[in-house]
Amino acid sequence: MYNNIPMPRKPGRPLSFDRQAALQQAMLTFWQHGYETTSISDLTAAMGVTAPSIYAAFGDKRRLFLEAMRLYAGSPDDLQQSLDQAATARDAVSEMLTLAAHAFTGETTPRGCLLASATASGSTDSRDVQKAVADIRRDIMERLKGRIDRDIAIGVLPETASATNLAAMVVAMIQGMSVLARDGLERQSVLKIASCALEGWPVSQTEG
Amino acid sequence: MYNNIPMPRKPGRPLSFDRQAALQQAMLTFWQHGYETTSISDLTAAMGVTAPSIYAAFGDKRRLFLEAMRLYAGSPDDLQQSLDQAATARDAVSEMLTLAAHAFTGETTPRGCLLASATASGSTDSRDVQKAVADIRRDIMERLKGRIDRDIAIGVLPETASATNLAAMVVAMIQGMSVLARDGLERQSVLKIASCALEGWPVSQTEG
DNA sequence: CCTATTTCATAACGGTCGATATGGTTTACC
DNA sequence: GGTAAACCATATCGACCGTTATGAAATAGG
Repeated sequence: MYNNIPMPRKPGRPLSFDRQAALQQAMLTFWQHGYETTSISDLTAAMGVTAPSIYAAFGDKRRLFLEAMRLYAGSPDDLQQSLDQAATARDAVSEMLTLAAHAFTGETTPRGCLLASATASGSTDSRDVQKAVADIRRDIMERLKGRIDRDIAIGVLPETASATNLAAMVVAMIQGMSVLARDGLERQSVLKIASCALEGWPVSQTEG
Repeated sequence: MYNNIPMPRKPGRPLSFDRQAALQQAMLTFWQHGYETTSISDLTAAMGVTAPSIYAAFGDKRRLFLEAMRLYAGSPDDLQQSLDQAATARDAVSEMLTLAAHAFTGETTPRGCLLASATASGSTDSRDVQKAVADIRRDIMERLKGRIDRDIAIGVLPETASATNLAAMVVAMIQGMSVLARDGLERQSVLKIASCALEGWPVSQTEG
């Protein structure tokens, strides 16, 4: 996902700011205020970089957001690995929900989920950005579905279980937790929502 | 909630547009594009009313949104009545989830939930609007909690059940369904999410 | 008809939006 | 040192933002 190979120093004046650190600040700003409701002026203030430098380094606001979103979402491979390493799909989901509850109520980060907040609303001409965010959710949902399907296949989950529905439910739950976290719900309450949601997780009859 | 007493016609030029119909259109526009990401220009186009008339009739953008939001959310009394008339809290929740799933995937209305979309993101100076939306959610959550508590009190739900957690879970679920509905998930899938979420609903031991 | 009152359409306000042109400054390479 | 390349800060672009001043048009009461 990342390209850490140090480029042979190009000619010309070197970059006067840490590109990755600036991107991190941009990510936090979008996380806080959303895509369209974050202005370039907001970004220059948060990143400590003037507007022309932002445009030179990241292209435009849209591409800066997409890059910040990818930084926020993390590598899809990492998610896949986490799903694969979990003992059961239920464990994987439990970990996801717990992680989300913590991330959405962090003391040093904005409340809620960047994916849930940033493009929940938006004008017509930001549809491609909304679609990019939706694509992240779809990817998460499909990998989750795959993990659940595996458990169904080996009998850990009953055949009556629907991987598609369960995966969609989990993603919806996470995005819903983001809303309440933004409303100010404390971490413990959000965690309880997560465990509440897991109560309905299907159990194989051989175990129940 | 509404004041249908016909006012004795005031002097001066009469209003040339249907205030309620214009408000309805404003509501749909905010529903589609969100609060800050809907411009006055968007509203004049949708409502068929010029800007000065909007300001004369509704105050400003903020107050127009709040009024549109109240129109969207409906009367709190109606919700309370619906909760009271349901045979059980589970029935009430099931109805709420089903209603939401339908509302979020309507053919003639924007996708998702106005409350979930309109202020999910926003700049700092729209915090009072965000709070107004959060207050609606909190009101729904508390009435829901009250209904669940009643079922716990009369033994329909086990004493181990937490009305607070269940109510929060339901609201989170609804807001999460909004996100996936916005992403384009079809109605049937959103309905399945709703029924999935109900699977975990607690059952009194005397029944189970 | 006349006046008071309210709404109407047009045009414009200052401010901010996303994005850039300009020209000086710092580096690498020869 | 000279040249080319990249980045910097300043100033500014046209477009749109939410909002309102202005004056004509429409109605009610006298």
